[in-house]
Amino acid sequence: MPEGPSIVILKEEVQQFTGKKVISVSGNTSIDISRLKDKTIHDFKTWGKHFLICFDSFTVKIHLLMFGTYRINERKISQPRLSLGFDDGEINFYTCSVKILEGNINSHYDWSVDVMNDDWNPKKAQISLEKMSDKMICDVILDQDIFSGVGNIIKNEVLYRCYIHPESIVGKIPPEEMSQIIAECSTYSFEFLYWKKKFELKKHWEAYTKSVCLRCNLPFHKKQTGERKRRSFFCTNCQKLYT
DNA sequence: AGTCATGTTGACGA
DNA sequence: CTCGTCAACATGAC
Repeated sequence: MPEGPSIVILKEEVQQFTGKKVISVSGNTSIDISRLKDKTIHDFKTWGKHFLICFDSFTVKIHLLMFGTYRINERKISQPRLSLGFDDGEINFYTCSVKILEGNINSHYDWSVDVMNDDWNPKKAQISLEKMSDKMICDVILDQDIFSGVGNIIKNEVLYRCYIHPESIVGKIPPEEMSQIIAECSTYSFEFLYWKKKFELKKHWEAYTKSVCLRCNLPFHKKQTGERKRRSFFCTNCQKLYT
């Protein structure tokens, strides 16, 4: 379900509850959520794949992981992990991770590493990558402390667009191409957002789950790559391997 | 019908 | 203590 852009969509969908008071709380999460009752939500934020419900002195962090879902003003049959009721609606989260972050939310997150944040700082990503020069690009691109919000779909699409083999070693990729990869992580995320809103995301995949290269028509390679062993789809003819 | 995956954390052993 | 590996979570697409 979620890479960064999907969480941005979630944030947009709950805007009707900004400034609203939580009048009922329930759910099968193990953490103490009773403290949310009668509190007012002053903001919804996202940091990569984290969805943040901000109250005055603490924040509820929701992570949908692989299978998490939510419903707004609707319910599924299964029990919600967290359900927030308002005087004119409700939000229900299922099979997700729920945690509380105390104090000011800004003390918990560096917004400049989130590829969809207004404060996204590509220069900072470049500096972080210089310290990881012996890693494979397919691993570092999924590092949430560098490219918060980027997931395995975005990884595959960005590397295909940039003509870079996923097993390329970061330190061996020319700076110009490295900059392009960094920029594309943010650019592609916004295109992902645009297409997902139109329910036509899959139609625009050029690498993820593909079996043939649309550029040269040769068969794609599918392989679990890097330390993370996540699926990579790539064309060894069009994507350059730097080792 | 069985397999597999858009993700992350924490436990455990070496 | 650190590193590496793996289980756990649990839904739905194909």
